[in-house]
Amino acid sequence: MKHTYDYPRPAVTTDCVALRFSAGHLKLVLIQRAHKPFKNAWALPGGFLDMDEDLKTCVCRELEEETGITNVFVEQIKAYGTVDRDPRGRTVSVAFLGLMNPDDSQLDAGDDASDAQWFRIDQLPKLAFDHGQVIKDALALLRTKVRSEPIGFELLPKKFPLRDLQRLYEIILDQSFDKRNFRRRILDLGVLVDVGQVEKNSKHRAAKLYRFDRKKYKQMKKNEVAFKL
Amino acid sequence: MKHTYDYPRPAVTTDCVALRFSAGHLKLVLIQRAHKPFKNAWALPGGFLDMDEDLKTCVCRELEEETGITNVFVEQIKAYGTVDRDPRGRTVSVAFLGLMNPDDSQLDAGDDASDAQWFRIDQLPKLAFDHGQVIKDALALLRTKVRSEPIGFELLPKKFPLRDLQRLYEIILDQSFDKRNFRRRILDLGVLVDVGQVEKNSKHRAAKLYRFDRKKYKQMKKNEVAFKL
DNA sequence: TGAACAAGGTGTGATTTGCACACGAAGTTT
DNA sequence: AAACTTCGTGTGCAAATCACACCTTGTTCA
Repeated sequence: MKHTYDYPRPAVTTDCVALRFSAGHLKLVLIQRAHKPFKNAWALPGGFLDMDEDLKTCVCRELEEETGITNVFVEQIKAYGTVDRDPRGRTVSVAFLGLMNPDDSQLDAGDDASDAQWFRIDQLPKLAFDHGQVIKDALALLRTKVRSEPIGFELLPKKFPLRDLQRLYEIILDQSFDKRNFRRRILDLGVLVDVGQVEKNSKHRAAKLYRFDRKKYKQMKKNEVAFKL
Repeated sequence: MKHTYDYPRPAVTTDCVALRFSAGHLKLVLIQRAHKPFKNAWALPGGFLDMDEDLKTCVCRELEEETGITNVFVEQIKAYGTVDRDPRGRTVSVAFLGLMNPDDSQLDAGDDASDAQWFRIDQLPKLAFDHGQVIKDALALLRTKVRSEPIGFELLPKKFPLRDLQRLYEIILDQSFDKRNFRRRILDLGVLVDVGQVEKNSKHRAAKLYRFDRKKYKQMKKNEVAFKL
């Protein structure tokens, strides 16, 4: 069955820069291309928009179909639509940043049944299309947002020690923080609660676990108090 | 001539939130709809993406065609693609923020040959489609960007008194600043130069004129000095 | 022509915020 | 029990931010 229009239309796709914080590094899932343009290069997961789904729905569906990953926090980056971005024909792609929590450790060292693999963001392979630029923009967005919104927590398990939170921020922002100042600043925001447990299996003194309290955050916003790192 | 594809495709459009700073207010250009969906409501200028133009080219072209406005600084907001945003059929629209400088006072009190009109952003009429949300997002983007990048100057003439710059920031950010602190902060950034002239036609003591120096700004960025209001 | 008016332009001290910094406590290993 | 590793905590100094008032300049109008 064909679909016909009075004027030509570009294809609309979504792409996802899906990030995961693991072993002290930010990692990104990519898919190796098997076919013609950019054959063997690596590309962001993504695909065509269906007529009955929203952009967010589309990017989540494609991510699951291509990598098995579900349960991702997604946020739009922007649309990419230069004329020649795909040699096969005109496409406009809406890119999303996806953050997942390492609990569900779906596909870690590379589900080798699939052609999806995780790469450290500082060790990326050759990329297809304009995906290198998309990834740059995604990381820039992450850096900006993480300073003014509590999206860092999307990359951590529900319960986490402050050490991990600090390491995550250090990785994302590529700078180091003084431990005492970092802890004070984060705790003074008043959006973390001590869950009254400590980590298990630690080789040394066990750290207390905290969780992010979304209700306290909302209240904080209502009171016009800023989340500023 | 018809255009046929194997799978259905949404139409791709661009929309522009074109702002102008005039008489102490931010104003936005809108077009009154003459036809069916949202008849008589007001809509953002915009239209269909041609196959041989980039998104930015498209939004500038549509803005010129519908309002006569040229020479606009544009920056992408994001793509809007909910399934039911246009009752006539599936469309994905990429929205842009457009900032223009009041020198070229093209179409001020409403070029009445056209159906385009300027509205104060705090006095908007009934809006078509999801354009109310788009405008909200545009203003939020403007507020964010204006704090960390020198885009405010896009809304002023080349030469301007510091008073006008302060008023602009106060309007955009919806807060007032102490005159002395504001002037110190802006001048200490080192990106403004005194052009050695004063305003004409002022009813009282004439203010000195300044201009934004893009070269100094670039150098400032290179030296990793931040532009922070 | 000078008095009244309106807006322009300038500096200081008080408060707050940010930053650097070190050590005892807890738990594990040998 | 000694050695090791990581956890968790408070203070003082420097820098940045904020609040604040008056004289200057130019115009208008009596």
